[in-house]
Amino acid sequence: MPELPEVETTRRGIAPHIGGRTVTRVVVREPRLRWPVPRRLSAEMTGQDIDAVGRRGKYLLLATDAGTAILHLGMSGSLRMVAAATPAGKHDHVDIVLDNRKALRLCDPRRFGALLWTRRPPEQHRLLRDLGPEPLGSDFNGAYLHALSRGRKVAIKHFIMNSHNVVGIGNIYANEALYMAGIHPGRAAGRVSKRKYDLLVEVIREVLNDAIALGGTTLRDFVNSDGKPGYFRLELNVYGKGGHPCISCRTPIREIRQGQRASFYCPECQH
DNA sequence: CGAGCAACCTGCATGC
DNA sequence: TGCATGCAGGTTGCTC
Repeated sequence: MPELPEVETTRRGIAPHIGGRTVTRVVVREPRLRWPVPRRLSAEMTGQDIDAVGRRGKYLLLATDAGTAILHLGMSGSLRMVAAATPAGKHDHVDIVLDNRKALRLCDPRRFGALLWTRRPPEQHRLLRDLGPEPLGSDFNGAYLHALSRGRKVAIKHFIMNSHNVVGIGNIYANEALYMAGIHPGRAAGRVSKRKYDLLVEVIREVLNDAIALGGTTLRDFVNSDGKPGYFRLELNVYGKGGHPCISCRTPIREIRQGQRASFYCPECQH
């Protein structure tokens, strides 16, 4: 599912439709997600104006004066704007109904997503409290990653996918960024040079920004708030391309497992 | 600290 | 056609 570009695509898609509107009702059809949708969500949100649609890592934040809805799309979640009267499908968990007869509809077949509510500043919530910097922000840079990784034996791919170190980089973009930077995904994080970290940060920004510009990556079921897929899949160099020739040197892309996740890399270009 | 795995779920592709 | 298997964009939390 969604990594940062898909979540940001979703945020940009829904913000103009829900920002400034008033919630008239919240319909929870199926509260079972990663954690149950809180019973009090409807009472807390109804009547509130949505002041802002923010994002922290892969979490979407719907801010109101009374509190903030914290929304995560998990592996298979998507948000769409629908006419409030549109019949719900099988995996449509929640509708946040607005004062213009439209609704923000959360669909999540695999139920790895979440919809929570907090009255406190969301950055204090336990899910957000310990998150690392935003990859597109200025406090994410080569010096930061280099300093953080000294002495660490963990594989660089795990290191950049760990949200304590930096948020928003999932399996697709981790593979792509390491390919672009010429770093082997299994290399120990503590054995990557400052120069390579500078380059890695640069290509992470590039790949995320390019993916956002194309509406994210649709492998199977990601759709934006209009129900349309993202087109960054066409730009992928290594992810899902085991056996295909490297676009740079023609060596077949190798597929390995790191943990339980697939990694793809060029054995000639990445060290 | 780090490696590994189990958990939370459904859907789809593949192979027999 | 049916059934079993394995895999998928994420994250938490446990054990060793």
